[in-house]
Amino acid sequence: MMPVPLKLVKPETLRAQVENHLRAAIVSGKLKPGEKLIERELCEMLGVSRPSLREALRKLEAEKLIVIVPHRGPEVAAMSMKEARDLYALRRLLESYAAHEFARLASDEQIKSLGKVVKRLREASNKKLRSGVLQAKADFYDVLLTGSGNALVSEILGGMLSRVSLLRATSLMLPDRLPRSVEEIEALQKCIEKRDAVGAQKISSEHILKAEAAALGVYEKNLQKKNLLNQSNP
Amino acid sequence: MMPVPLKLVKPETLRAQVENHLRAAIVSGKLKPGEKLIERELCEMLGVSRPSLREALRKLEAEKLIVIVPHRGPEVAAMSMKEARDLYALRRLLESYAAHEFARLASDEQIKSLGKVVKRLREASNKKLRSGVLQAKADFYDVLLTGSGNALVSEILGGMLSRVSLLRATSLMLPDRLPRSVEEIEALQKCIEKRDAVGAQKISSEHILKAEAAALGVYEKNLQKKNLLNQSNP
DNA sequence: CATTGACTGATTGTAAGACAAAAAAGGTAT
DNA sequence: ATACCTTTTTTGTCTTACAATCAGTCAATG
Repeated sequence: MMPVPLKLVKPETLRAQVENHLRAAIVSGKLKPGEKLIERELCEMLGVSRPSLREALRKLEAEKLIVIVPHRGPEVAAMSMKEARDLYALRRLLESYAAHEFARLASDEQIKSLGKVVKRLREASNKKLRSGVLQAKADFYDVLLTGSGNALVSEILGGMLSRVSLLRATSLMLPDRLPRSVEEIEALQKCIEKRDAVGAQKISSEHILKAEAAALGVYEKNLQKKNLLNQSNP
Repeated sequence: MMPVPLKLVKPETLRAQVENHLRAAIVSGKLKPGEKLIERELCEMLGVSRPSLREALRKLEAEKLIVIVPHRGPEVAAMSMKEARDLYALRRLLESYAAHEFARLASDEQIKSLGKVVKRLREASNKKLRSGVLQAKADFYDVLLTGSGNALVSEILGGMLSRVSLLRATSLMLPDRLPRSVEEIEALQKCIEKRDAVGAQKISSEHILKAEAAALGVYEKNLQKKNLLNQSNP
């Protein structure tokens, strides 16, 4: 008999909710990189006690979404150009590996799922639906990572993608980059359909390289702008 | 276990000391995989309060060195065969990348350092000095990761190596595997000396593949033995 | 005899209050 | 304006407390 997961969904522990809430706020940009966080304020805001909050902060610190300097408190992580480049280099390595493994051992259904998601991505892109693009992109990664068969890689890559959002300059958010990005993803999907693992790895790697060039170009300008502002408005 | 109060040193925060102490205990095997940890006991043992301890536990949980099931408490992480294989697959990918990058952009001094460390490893291996081998191996990784130029990769790979020690069956700890392992590392070092990045990547990748085969073979037997014991002695 | 079910004790989850220590902020004197 | 000192804020840590949940026990039931 199939195990039927009863919907006894017990509410998560409080600290897990706090953790998720803060993570979402950081990834979505409601809390901005470099912003200082104050424990007392967060406690009042979320209606939880300091121990619960602090435990959640430790988890986010381990994920590198926030930085905690002893005696100075937590702030939302900000990335230097070097860190951003390192992040993309690693992402390229892992994501192209995931593509390789997906092409090699995903089930036929998983490959079909990928096709559907890519189609949705294309449609959202044509309609210039920002939210639709982001959702389709998230789903794309979900299918890809699940089907790649290495839970560890999925997990680390997932964490890295959340940090990529700290850049606030993803290739899929740059209007003139989006169409080409979607084309590349379609090419990747076709390659996977043919079970061409090596080809998929190569396309994925090149795709991320291009995305990096586009994203980091914008990010560098943002950083410079911010530095100028900080000099005049400290 | 005997109480080990740690209160004297103050460069780090207390929770960081707790974290390091526990991490060392897990990595060194003083705390064994699957062992249940009880907050109160750990507090008394280390002489710290529950909040400090719990914050440290969250960090270790994020590192996957312990697992915390809500309302059941923390225990030292134990790895399934699948997880172990995933771990080695990822390690192979990252470590061979690090070798590639080291060969490509390490400074001449860093390459010299690597040569010295490998020499020490060879000597310790010849003398069958277990502690010397482990120390040289740790230093080897330190030089390699630092010189590879990607701090993110270093960090993630470092975390993975600490999890590899959860297996308690590293290739360098298997007597009949050690000599060959050292030879492979020497070959890698020579390749790096010649600045042959692609060759270094290949050797490193193959080296880890062999180490994996040796280590996981032993680990599988250990797992089966443990399962048998658990069936008779619940 | 095995299964069920309720009870008890242990352990974790969460809160609140307190205080020392460090950092940040602000003001004063040079 | 700079350097120094005081005040205020914020974090680091401990203590105590209690509710929620889990694990093991043991009797009742079929």
